[in-house]
Amino acid sequence: MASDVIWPHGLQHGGKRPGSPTLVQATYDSMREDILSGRLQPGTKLRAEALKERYNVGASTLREALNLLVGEALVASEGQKGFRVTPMSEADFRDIVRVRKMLETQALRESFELGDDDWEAEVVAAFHRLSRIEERVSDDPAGLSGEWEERNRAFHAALISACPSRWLHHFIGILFHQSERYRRIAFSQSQGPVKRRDVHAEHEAIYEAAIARDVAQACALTEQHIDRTLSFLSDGGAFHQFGAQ
Amino acid sequence: MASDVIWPHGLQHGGKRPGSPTLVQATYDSMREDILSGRLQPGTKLRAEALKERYNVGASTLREALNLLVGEALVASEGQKGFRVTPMSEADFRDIVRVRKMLETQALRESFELGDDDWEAEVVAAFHRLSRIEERVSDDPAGLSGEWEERNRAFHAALISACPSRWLHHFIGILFHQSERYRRIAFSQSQGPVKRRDVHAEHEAIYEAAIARDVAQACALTEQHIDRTLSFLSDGGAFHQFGAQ
DNA sequence: ATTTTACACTTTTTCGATATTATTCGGCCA
DNA sequence: TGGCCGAATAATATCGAAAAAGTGTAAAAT
Repeated sequence: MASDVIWPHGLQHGGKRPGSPTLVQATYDSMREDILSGRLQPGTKLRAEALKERYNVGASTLREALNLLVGEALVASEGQKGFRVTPMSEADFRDIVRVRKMLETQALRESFELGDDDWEAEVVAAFHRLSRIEERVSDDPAGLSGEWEERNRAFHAALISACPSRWLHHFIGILFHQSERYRRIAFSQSQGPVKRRDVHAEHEAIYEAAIARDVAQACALTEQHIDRTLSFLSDGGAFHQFGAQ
Repeated sequence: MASDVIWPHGLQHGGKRPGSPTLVQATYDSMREDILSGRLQPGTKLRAEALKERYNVGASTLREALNLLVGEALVASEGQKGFRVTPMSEADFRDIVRVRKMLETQALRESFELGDDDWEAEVVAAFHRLSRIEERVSDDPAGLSGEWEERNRAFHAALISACPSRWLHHFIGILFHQSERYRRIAFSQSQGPVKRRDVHAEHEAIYEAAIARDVAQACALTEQHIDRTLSFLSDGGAFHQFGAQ
């Protein structure tokens, strides 16, 4: 049956695939987390020997994981010259933001149109979970950020979960991870006091528009929400680091 | 530099990547062609031994190619139970068509806005090449179809080539290949006299709208063009084969 | 008759070694 | 000095075999 198809990337499930305790998968997951977090910096050459040791795997297992990451554009393969972490640039991020706005608002429209009571309940639950951690996140930003990432992802996933388009979910998932990389790397490397941004208020506004089924409002707010990540990083001067490679 | 990044999939270059005469690439290309053409049927289990022999490669080379295809969603990986050719379904194709229309019209808008004289010249050239083969294609449909595929792809690529969004190109490329699989498989397996469809007229109309820089018209025609593939396959009863697996 | 268990067999996954290709470095010549 | 060729070195790409996991069958037990 077609519904059994395993989709390579997506926003539904949080990283782990249904049944796949293979070494390749584990390596892929660790490596992706290392790239997203910036532990493996943009543009870094990925030498086989070093990575084999780092992840405790053999040569082909490693390369398989690498090739999976190529599909998500987190790693670039360069002919016979090995792999490297996909470089980042301001232009790339602007592009991601533009396309992401388009896809996510479309998914939102379809989701609002088709979402039933169960969908609404999911959204309520996801927003609740996110709110709870956003109350506490100012106390312990470092310790809770991993969990916040997850609940933030879950909230955005819930909003569009009633959209039936597999392909929209697929592409949105890819772009979401890309954005996450920019956000996390820029955030961790920004020095000095960071101008606070009331993300929770933005989430709340989107949430209320969702419950009211106000499509236009929800789309507008979502676009702002995505845009603000860009101007936030841009204003914070986070893009300087991407100049040289 | 960011512009040196190699994008895994896309509509620009026709299959072959810049400099990559690696075995993995060759295997990936052959295998993709086999899937697109239907020689490897949807849902088929991909057994390592058989494929090693078929493509004359070792186990890890094969798996690397397989993992690359997973990124394009032409192959699905199932836990520890191997790989299989991604199944097809009418619902999936409808989804592809919907999303493709959205992305391609957006790319068209951006391309029209930014395209200069060089872009126009490219479009003219690509249309000319396509027209020439479409004149001859009724004589020898089988022999020329490969070349037609290529020129058709090139024409559509030229239309949107002035759109600067890498990500749009990336996603459009994936969906284009997916559509191609549906079209080719449905077409090759449809029996009996096929209702002829004047594809050339559709291309010509789009071409003229492009030269006139009539965005609205070009988008509308492109949507029709993409839609017609769907209704063409649907009317031809080509979807029956996707019921059972 | 149905479920359970054990076993043999098939297929996938993983590893380490080898072959191939890039890169670096030093000497040579203009 | 500066550029170019070729050997030495380093890194990647590929292979084939060993290990792990899944699958099916048939006898034993309920």
